Amino acid sequence: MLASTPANPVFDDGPSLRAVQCGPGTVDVVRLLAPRQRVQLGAMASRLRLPARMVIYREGSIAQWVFIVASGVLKAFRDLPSGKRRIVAFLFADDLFGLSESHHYVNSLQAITPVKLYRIQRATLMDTLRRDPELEFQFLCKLTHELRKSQRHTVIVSRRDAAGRMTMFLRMLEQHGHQSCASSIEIPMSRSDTANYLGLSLESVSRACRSLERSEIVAFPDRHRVRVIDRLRFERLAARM
Amino acid sequence: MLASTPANPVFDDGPSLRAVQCGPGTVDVVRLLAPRQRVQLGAMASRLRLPARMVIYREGSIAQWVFIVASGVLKAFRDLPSGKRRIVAFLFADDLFGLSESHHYVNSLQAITPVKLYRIQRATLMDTLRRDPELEFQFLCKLTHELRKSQRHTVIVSRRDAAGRMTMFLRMLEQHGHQSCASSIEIPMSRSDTANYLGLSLESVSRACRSLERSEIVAFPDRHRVRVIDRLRFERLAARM
DNA sequence: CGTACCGTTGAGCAGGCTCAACCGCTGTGG
DNA sequence: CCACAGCGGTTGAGCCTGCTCAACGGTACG
Repeated sequence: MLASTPANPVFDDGPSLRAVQCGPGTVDVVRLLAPRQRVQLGAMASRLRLPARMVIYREGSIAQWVFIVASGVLKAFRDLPSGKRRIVAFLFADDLFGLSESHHYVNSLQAITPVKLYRIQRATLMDTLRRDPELEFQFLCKLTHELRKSQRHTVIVSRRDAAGRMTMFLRMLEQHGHQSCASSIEIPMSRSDTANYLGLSLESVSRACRSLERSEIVAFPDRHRVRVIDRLRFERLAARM
Repeated sequence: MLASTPANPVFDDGPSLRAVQCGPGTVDVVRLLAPRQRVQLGAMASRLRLPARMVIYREGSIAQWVFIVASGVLKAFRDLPSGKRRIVAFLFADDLFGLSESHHYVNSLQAITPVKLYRIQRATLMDTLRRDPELEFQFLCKLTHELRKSQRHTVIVSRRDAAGRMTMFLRMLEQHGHQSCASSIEIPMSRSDTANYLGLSLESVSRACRSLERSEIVAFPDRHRVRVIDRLRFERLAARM
């Protein structure tokens, strides 16, 4: 399980949003909000600590709240008519969720690890945004960033080979930069969640991992951690499609 | 290039944005902008008429402009390291494109049919949005809408069967409601663009179409038009996954 | 120690990809 | 006017890989 940092100042400074800036600037992912804006949002947010597996809301229910992740990992998914489930996104610290369509949530949301969330009344946030264009602009940047991420996800899923999808996924997790550990990537979600996100069967993910391990491209110290052994081949595999 | 068509009122009223409203309201796709806002945006936009196949911009180039589609169809794509190409979105009237990441376009954009576009200086638009929260809010809604569409695209691509993907794609085109013709759906793009978007080979798309036709679920009067014959089975096929 | 859950491994099948030939339309040049 | 090339699309044969079904393994927890 993901360690929940007991002494976490993040939860007190108010929410933050991670994204690449829209305008000129670095290509890096940065925290968008100014201290003033964080305090402002923090003032209207309630803080929630929720255990792993808890369902935050279900698709189709009335969208009363908007959420910002302070820490932890969540999954956003849709249940398909067949009863199958598709994970459309994983959410990490400084991610935003709960933006609705015509007043209803479009995805279901569930915690994977224990999470800390900021929760803001939808109407309150909307009113605030309508009065504070600078703040609203930050949300615009964040949404643009999410759109890119979703498009990248589509590109991953449209690959044919399981190992290639898995490699791109690991690279995504790595770039998400829980830079706590330089040499090893943390995989907070289960194999079946991973399979679901990648549009593969659980068995294919398992086989792809073994295959990557056998060819000595990566090593799995344990099931929630991976270390890249052969960076060159790793990158080539992620790129070649 | 800059000629505005007297015969086309769309091009004179100023740009518009299609999306489902974020807040309470209908679940239908509506035109977001108020007449005042359309005029305002129209005042800072130049009008372009571009022929089919024209490349508007290439991925990676400096993002100087933001565009809104007045009419026509375009494709947004990325070139992958292998030289293959993935279409990440088709764009129709009242769609927005050119939002950048750190000042560079992330996709390439090309016209499929002849198009009419509104083109606005990026910096000008940003300044305007920062001063007009109501207008900015409309862009926020539009982006949320695009994010949903991208997630739906991912769900389509993650299906296994070609016929199912094709059916969902046709349903998408239908809902896009060129409601000009109730009984038949227009398919503006080529088979190979379709294949590209669906993550299938050109041959698979072709076979899927023939298969749908043979089972008398749809009929293809010509290559750019399809009529749903058996609505029930059509919807079942689109839903079953 | 048994149960449950998640993950691994194996056998066989199915559907999509590749390669290749062919068709029909369009535009071009003689 | 015809011959030709080129492009987009169709069809067929065979391969490849991921899915399904099923059994087994390992770890946490009562």
